[in-house]
Formats: sequence, structure tokens, C-alpha cells
Amino acid sequence: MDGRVERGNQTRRMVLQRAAEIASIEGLENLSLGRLATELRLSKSGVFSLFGSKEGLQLATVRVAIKFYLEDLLNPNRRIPDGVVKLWSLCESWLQYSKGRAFPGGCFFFATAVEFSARSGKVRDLIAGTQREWITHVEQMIERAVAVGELVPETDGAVLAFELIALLDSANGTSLLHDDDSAYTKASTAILNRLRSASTDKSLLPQAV
Amino acid sequence: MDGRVERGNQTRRMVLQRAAEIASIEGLENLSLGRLATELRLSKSGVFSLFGSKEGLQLATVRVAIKFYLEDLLNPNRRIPDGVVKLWSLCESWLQYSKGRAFPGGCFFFATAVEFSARSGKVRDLIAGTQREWITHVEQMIERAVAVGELVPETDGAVLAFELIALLDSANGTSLLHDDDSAYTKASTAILNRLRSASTDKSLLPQAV
DNA sequence: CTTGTGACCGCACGGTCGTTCACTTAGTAT
DNA sequence: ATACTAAGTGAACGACCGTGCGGTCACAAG
Repeated sequence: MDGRVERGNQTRRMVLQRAAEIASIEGLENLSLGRLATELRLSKSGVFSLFGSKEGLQLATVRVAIKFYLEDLLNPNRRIPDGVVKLWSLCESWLQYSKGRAFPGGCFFFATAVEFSARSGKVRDLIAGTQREWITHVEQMIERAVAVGELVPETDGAVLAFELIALLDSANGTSLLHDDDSAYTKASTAILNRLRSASTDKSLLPQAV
Repeated sequence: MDGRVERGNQTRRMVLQRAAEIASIEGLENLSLGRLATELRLSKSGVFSLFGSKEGLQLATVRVAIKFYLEDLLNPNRRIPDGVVKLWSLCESWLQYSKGRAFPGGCFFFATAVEFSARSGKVRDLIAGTQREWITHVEQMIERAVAVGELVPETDGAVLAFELIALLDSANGTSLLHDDDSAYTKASTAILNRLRSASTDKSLLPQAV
């Protein structure tokens, strides 16, 4: 029980919450210690000392965003039994999460992954690793849907996962750029069509969005 | 015939070429006059005066990137007759153009569209408009393929265009982030499957990539 | 009660940023 | 020859950047 440490953690949480918001809009590189400090009425050196360096702040911001996604997106879906419905439910939740602008700049990882995709360093590696895990997770859920016989056995899991994630990301990006929610409907339609075409039992999924 | 103006245009081209390269990697916002000047052995104020402001430089950079795409991507395909083969050819060219890293940070418009998708201003508007034109172009080619009877009449052009562009963009982004060309193969496979499923004559497209 | 530690502040540093301004140079037009 | 114009330079500006240092204060451990 250390009141100082607890106070520090609370401040850290406050800073990181705001940092994740800013980063989703303007990118992790455009995060600045001074701006965060001013907005949150702290001193620049105080914020600095909480994270040791700007890179430390960036890494901590990514980690807190990971936590948000695990809690808000993956956790709620974890009790649904494996199969095509779970897959569809995950996609729906993802679109809803993006649409709800939990991060004002849309999906945090989409924004930062694109920002760092052509760079190098610890931040890029952390983001790339996180993205890799997400892809693997989707692939596993596809494989399990095949295993329980709800997707046709010829299903290429890697390609299908690529397709689903592409549609999700594009909905996020397009809706932001054109300030137009119809991208979410298009993505839903496309995903539903794609899942139905690979399903063994067409009655498991809704007819249309 | 004005030697001064011509010299200026030449310098402008040189600056913009490098600016587009940098922007594809680090974004239009991280372009800096000083850095461009140092790299190209010009004075900072000289570069500045060629474009009047940083925003002017950003807008000019976007415009030159548009020109590159029109010349390198759209022009070569314009003589192919309307239909599903033209559609497939356009996608293949796009993937090849991205894969060849004509811009070292992959597709210039993908990088900058994501960067500016949650901002406002002239630069964002120009990028959004350009993206809108590209979407419309793909939709038109789909509609024409429907008109010549090569795609089934029930085809939803807006959704199909969304799907194709999503797959192209994702191939670009994923290949960069994970330094892995297999994303291009996945995209090709998915696009080919999708086009075949909507085609009236399955023999028009290759069997696989 | 002492000693140590972590949160946090104020201040200053070297550096880069976009922008301005006075200036030179060189090609055009009259 | 003269006046004009555009390209390009060099020095300076104010603002902001990440970082380091010295210090204050509240709390914890011995």
C-alpha cells in the first residue's frame, strides 16, 4: 500500500487515456509531452518522468489501447460457442466499436499501424506484433468454425481472415475520411455474403443486414 | 519561353518528387521544409518561397502524386475494353504498383488518407475528393462490366467496389507492416474469387493466381 | 525519528519548426 | 540601356519540441 505509487498510477491512467485519444486522431508521433501536460494541467517534466521518454509514452499508450480492446471487444464475445455465428458476432462488434468512436479517430490500431508501417523501432514492432496476434485470432476462429463443420472444409483460413479484416479496416477508414456511415453497411453486407458463401448451413446467419 | 520559370518548375518537380516519397513513409504532416532543403541542397527559404506555405507544399505534393497515378496506373489500362477482364487487370496493376514501391512507403494515398481521415482542412478535402473519384471510377467500371453482360445483373456496384478497394488497400498495408509479400497473393486470390463469383462467364478470368 | 523514494514542479538547454524580410542573381520585356 | 520579375539565399523571429537538473513534498520503511 503506497499512496504515492497509487497516485502515480492514477495520473498515468489519465495521461494515457488522453494520449490514446489524440494518437487515434493525429498519430503516435504527433503526441507531445507539452501538449498533454497543458491539457491535463500537469507540468511537462512531470509527464515526462512518468514515462521516462517519449518512446516510453508511446509504448505505454499502445499497451493501454490493447487493454481497451481486450476488455471491450474480445472479452464480451468469449462465451459464444465456436462457429460461424461467433465469427459474425465478432465482426459486428468490431464495426460497432469503430462506429461508436470509442477512440475519436476510429480504430486506434488501424491509425497507428498505418503510421508506423514504413518505420522501424520498438513502437512499430509492438504494433506489428499486436496486429499479428489479431490476425492469428481471427484465423483460429475460422479454423474452429471449420472444425465444428459450419464452414466448408476447403476454406482457406488465411485468405478468409485477410478478407474479413480488410473489410473491417476499410469500413473504419472510409467512414472517417468521408464522414459517411454507409461504409459500415457495405462492410456488413460484404462480410455476411462472404460468410454465407462459405457456410455449410445457410440458416445460421441472418439474411441481410 | 522563360528560363527562370522553367528553372523554377524543375526545382519544384525535384522537391515534390522527394516530398511524395517522404510523405508516403512519414506522412504529409511530418514533411518539413528544412529537411527537404538540406537533402536537396537548397535553402529552407528557397523551398518555402516555391510553395508559399507548408500547406501549399502539401497540396502540391498531393497533386503530383495524383499525376503519377494517372500516368502510371490508369493510363496504361485505358485501352482495354470494358468488362471483367479490365477490372481484374486494374486490380493486378494496382497491386503491382504498390508492390513495386513506386513510393517507398507504399500507396501514397492510402498513407495520407489515413493520416488525414480524422482532421480537417484543404489537404484533407483534396485527399478525400481524390479518393472519392477513385471509388467512383471503380464503380463505373463495374457498372460497365454489368452493362456488357460480364457481371451478373444483380451485382451491387457500390458494395463490390468497396470490397475490391478494401482488399487492395489491405494488401498494401499488411505487406508493409509485416514486410511480407504474401498479403498480395491473398488479395489476388480473394479478388479473383470474388470476380469469378459475380461473372457470367467463368472462362474469362484465370483459374488462380 | 531518520532515511529513502516516487510524484511532481520550475527552469533552462539545444534543436527544429514555419514564416518573414532584405538581398543578390539572372532572364524577360520595352 | 532600363525596368521588371521570378528564383533563390541567409539571417533572424517566435513557438514548440524532448530532455536533464535541482528541488519540494508526501509517504513508507528501518
